[in-house]
Amino acid sequence: MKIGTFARKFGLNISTIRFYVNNGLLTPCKIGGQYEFDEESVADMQKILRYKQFDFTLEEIQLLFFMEKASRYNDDVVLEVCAELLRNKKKSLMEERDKILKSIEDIEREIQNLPTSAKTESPPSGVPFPILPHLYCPDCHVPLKLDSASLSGGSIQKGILSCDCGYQARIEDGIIFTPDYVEDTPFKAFENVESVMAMKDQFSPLYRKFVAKCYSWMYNQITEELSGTKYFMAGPFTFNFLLEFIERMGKNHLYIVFDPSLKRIAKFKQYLSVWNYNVVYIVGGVGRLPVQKETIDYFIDDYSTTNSLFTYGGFATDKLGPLIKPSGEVVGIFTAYLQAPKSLRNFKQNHPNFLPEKMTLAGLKYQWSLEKIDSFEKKLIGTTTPGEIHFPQNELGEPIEIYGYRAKKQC
Amino acid sequence: MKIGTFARKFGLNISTIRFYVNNGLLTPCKIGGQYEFDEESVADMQKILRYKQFDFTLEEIQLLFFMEKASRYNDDVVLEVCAELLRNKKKSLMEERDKILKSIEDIEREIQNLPTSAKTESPPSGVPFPILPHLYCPDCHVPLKLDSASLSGGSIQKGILSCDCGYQARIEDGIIFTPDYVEDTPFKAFENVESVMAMKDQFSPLYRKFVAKCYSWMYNQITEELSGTKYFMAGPFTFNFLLEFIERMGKNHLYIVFDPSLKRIAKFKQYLSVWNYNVVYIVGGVGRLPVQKETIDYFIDDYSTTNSLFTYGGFATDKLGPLIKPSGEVVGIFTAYLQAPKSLRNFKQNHPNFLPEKMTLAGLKYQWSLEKIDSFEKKLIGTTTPGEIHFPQNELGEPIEIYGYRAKKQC
DNA sequence: TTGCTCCTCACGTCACGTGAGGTGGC
DNA sequence: TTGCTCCTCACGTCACGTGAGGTGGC
Repeated sequence: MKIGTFARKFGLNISTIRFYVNNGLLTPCKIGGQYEFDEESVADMQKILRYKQFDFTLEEIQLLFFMEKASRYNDDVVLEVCAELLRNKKKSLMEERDKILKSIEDIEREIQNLPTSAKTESPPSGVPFPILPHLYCPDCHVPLKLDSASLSGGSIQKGILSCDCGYQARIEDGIIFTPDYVEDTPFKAFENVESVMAMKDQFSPLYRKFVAKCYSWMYNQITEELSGTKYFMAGPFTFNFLLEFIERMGKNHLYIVFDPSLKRIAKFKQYLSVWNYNVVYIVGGVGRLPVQKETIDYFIDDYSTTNSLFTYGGFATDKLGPLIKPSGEVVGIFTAYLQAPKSLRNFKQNHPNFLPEKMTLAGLKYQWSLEKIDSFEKKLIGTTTPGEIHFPQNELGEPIEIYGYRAKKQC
Repeated sequence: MKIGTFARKFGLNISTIRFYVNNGLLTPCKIGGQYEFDEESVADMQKILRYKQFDFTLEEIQLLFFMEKASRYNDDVVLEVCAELLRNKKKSLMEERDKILKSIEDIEREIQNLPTSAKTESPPSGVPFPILPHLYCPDCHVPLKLDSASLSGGSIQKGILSCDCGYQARIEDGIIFTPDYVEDTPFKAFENVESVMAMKDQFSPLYRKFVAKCYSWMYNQITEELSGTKYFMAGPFTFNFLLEFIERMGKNHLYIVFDPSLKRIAKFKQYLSVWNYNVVYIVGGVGRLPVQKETIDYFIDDYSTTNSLFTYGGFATDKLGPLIKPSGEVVGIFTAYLQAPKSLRNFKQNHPNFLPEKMTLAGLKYQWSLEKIDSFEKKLIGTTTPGEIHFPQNELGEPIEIYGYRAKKQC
């Protein structure tokens, strides 16, 4: 019978059969350039499957075959070697069994110990006091006044922030609501975009690996010279870096996070609420953030540039730059599509405002430099393989480079 | 702590730790170009080991870490995904357990069913009749006379073969003893050289694979045009090809095997004795085989050339050629040391008569052509990798080519 | 003619291990 | 100064799976 029939007979892939032939485990004859499998091959295949079931490697199976066929067990030396092989394999199977039995016990306990449902009632964390002197009118650049405030647990739960010009923001459930906030996220690239689960379905393992490596690089860039109390800012869209690393950065810093969407800010607050870090949650657009100029020590561009470019056709360096202190820094992640022009164009279908030509690291460097944020450094974290698709828009065969970058504001 | 200390703490290889770091499972910081592992890394490593025990892939562990660190289980979506992952893993662990339990049962039965010792008393197979008219004096080239013969089971067990010139050979236990036989093998490259086990200790897996592939190729060359009753000859030194393939070649052929050493011929007879093929066993040197000229249809050079070159500094094409019929063929295996000059020279230490310059396929082709055996074809079966050592004499870094070859005697 | 199967060869996968070639601290 | 540890980068392992590019029979 031919290779296809033979493979189907055993429910195996043709390439598996071919592999066994190439390694001398099966010895079909060749008729007209095609393999022909006979009853002997069937018997050999059955033996292979039995030995594989015993966890023999193909190399060991080949040795067994050789001894069996050449000596027909008619030699005490050969018999002893075979018996020894089988006894050893039995021993390791039994060890494997014991390990698995223990693992099953352990995993059962692990399942039992999982919380049955999230503790959604978060402790009442509010706007921490130290940010108060830095809450400024985005138009007049003067401090905002706070009225009708409720305080609990050492922070502000509720209140009205206002300026004489008429600008008004309110604090509710410890979140600052600016006038231009929205309920839901405008950028629906993923389902479940508010949960960290967005990563699971959409990002490929390789891409996740690169992101993890980049985060690690970013963390090292930041902590190189970290001392005292610093002001961190992150947003919009993604806060995974902070979620993963805030515990190691410590509680004495102040973290300001913002996003246009209430849903996402609320989810982020929920995640972080287990501990009480000094976090200022602002829901609103990047254009009119009520934050004083030259407040921020570190702006963390956790994929924000990339997402903003896709959604708005640009990144608000002109709005964010002024908020950064002299000597303050920007640290971020950037996906370069220089070698992936088709993928870039595909994004236009979902994001009509998107301008592919702006999607370059050089462009971002230039934008930051307009805000006197330069000494630009980049580090190539990795390049996705051409078969990789981490967004549905990505074109097959186009590799995408993942960069870490940092830049510093002039003194 | 540094990477070495960290690895030793968990009994792991440094490269494993580095692998986890590169894949974002561990996130040590970097101080002066060196990784620094803290308590968090220790905790992460413990989690990795626990998840690995549950048979999670590193990719799944990375996902679990990500979800755990980013959400702190404070999200029902995340919790459900984690629980699902654990439940699925438990299920596959239980399936694995069942498979192993069954395998242990099966392997126990397999061990029980192994013959406890080889059935050394072989059925009394003797010299088959059809060879009688072809047993000739090697000096005078006339038929030998048979006297004092004992016959049983349709073949000759015992007798005296003689020529008027004084040449004499005897048949005992179904083996033809020529005057120049020796008790033991002169070529002690391996321990256990009489058993097929010689392969086990000395040949590397890759080399065994190539030999198996070459045998398969040789078998296909032979069976391409096999019909009627043919005379096969093989020897000296190695008969593994016949041991493996004789069952498939069939019982209607006649097989003549020879070797200088009684030990090896007796062992070979023992292996084959389970069935009764028409095999003529001759113990004696290749120089004066009592076989009529132009008798052999196929001479199988199963490593005989290579071994003879090492042992005697040459191969007896001039003695074997005449025994082959017009249109008869030679099919064989040859290891080419063209790219391995140092290895070749090393063989001189054990084999002082060895002439490295003769060890070429071109040389063999030329030798056969002197006997009018040409239409030489060769097939490269494979090349050992430079790290491969299948003989202790082989030099590290030198690749050795394994060829199948065939040639045909002119009509 | 078309569709199907077949062929070889190269390369990817997974969780590391090994080895080359080189740097930096005690 | 020496020995030790550390670094990066490339390549090997095992049992296949996948895909390119091409041939051959029904």
